[in-house]
Amino acid sequence: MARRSDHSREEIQGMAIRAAIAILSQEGLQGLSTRKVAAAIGYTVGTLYLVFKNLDELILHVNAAALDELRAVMEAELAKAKHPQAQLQAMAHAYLRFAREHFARWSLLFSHRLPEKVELPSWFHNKVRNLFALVAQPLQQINPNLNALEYQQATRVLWSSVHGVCELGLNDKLTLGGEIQAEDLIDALVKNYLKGFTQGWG
Amino acid sequence: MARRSDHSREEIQGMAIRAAIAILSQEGLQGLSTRKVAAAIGYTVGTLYLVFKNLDELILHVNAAALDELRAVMEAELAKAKHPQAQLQAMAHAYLRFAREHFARWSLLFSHRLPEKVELPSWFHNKVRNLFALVAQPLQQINPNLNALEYQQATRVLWSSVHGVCELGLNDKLTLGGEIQAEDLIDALVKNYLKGFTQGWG
DNA sequence: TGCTTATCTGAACACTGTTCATTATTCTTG
DNA sequence: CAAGAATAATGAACAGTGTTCAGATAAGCA
Repeated sequence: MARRSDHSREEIQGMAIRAAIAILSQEGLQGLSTRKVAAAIGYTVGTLYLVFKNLDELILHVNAAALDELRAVMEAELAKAKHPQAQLQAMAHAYLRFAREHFARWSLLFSHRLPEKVELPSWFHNKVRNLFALVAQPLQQINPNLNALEYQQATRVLWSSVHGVCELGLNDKLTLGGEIQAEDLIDALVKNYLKGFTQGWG
Repeated sequence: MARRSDHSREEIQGMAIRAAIAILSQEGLQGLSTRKVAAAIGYTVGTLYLVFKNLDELILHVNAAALDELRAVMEAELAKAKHPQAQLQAMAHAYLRFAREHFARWSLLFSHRLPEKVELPSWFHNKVRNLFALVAQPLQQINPNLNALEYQQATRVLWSSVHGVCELGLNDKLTLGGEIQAEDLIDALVKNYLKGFTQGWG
């Protein structure tokens, strides 16, 4: 039995989150369970419930970590590319790459739903907003004559589209022949979107 | 105990599928279980496994039914509207409406993944292909100078985008303020997509 | 009628998330 | 230093899950 105060509440939380991520990476969505996470960090289930309200809350933090990584990856692409069009292309491909490489974690980000009438905490929404902000930046450069609401709309449309292609593509729901790959669709999507966007919006 | 041959294998399958749909509609994704489906049709779990290989196979048929309904709804919109642009708008909105009204069933269509190395049957892929075919039709009218591969690509990009907006919008992952609604995003998406598409593709 | 065959059952197994009375350990106070 | 209070961790228990399969039951046939 792990000794009392060997780890603080926060340390155990961090350990559990990292263990859950490892399990997801190795065994996929179905492999994740409270007992496995507990065993992986050398505690029992009971302790997990001392530190998280329930599994949903643990998953929320696992998802938060994914959002943070996603943001780091996309921020790097934003910094690397020079023209706004290239930046958006690079970020979209980075998104697809992340979804591919961390498929279970990326899936969990969207397949996980809180029970009805339990709202996502605002700090989580903020992380999502920060991601969208990265996309809004180049859009603003390309077409500087819109108002805040229009940028918000344009950003969400573009990124939902990118997300949709990743989702259906990686989940084998596109009935793609061998000829077309998700990467090509992302490329075509961003190109076509910007063709329309450049000429105005709304 | 239900008498032998009261229902044929096919009848029991149909009953189970309808029962599962009813449970999904009333109790959501989490409410679905083999025992509940069995009880709802007056049989026990064992019988369900005589008629379906496992729960995955039952869900596959539930999803097939959803695809059929989706197709009927979109086909109706295609017939109603006159211009290809209006047809695509109407179908996109019908898709969002279906997702809203049958949220659990629509979610299951995408959240359900077969175990690794188990492929979706070809009859299922055909149903998906038929859906995409409905979208390809107006695209072909708008821009008749593309080859088959380009239509396939354009169709999948457009509908994945529509799907992505529905997915993120209905799952509360867009951090939308009260001002913007998913319907507005769908509208803007299709409009902007077609603006680019009209001028060529690829 | 008795026998075979197809149908259906439901207990059992190994798992899941979650709770909470017990126990083990540390800290504080006399 | 010893005794008591407070905290930390456990793990058995509960109700649920998907899945299997020996055995019970009913129908068809000789």
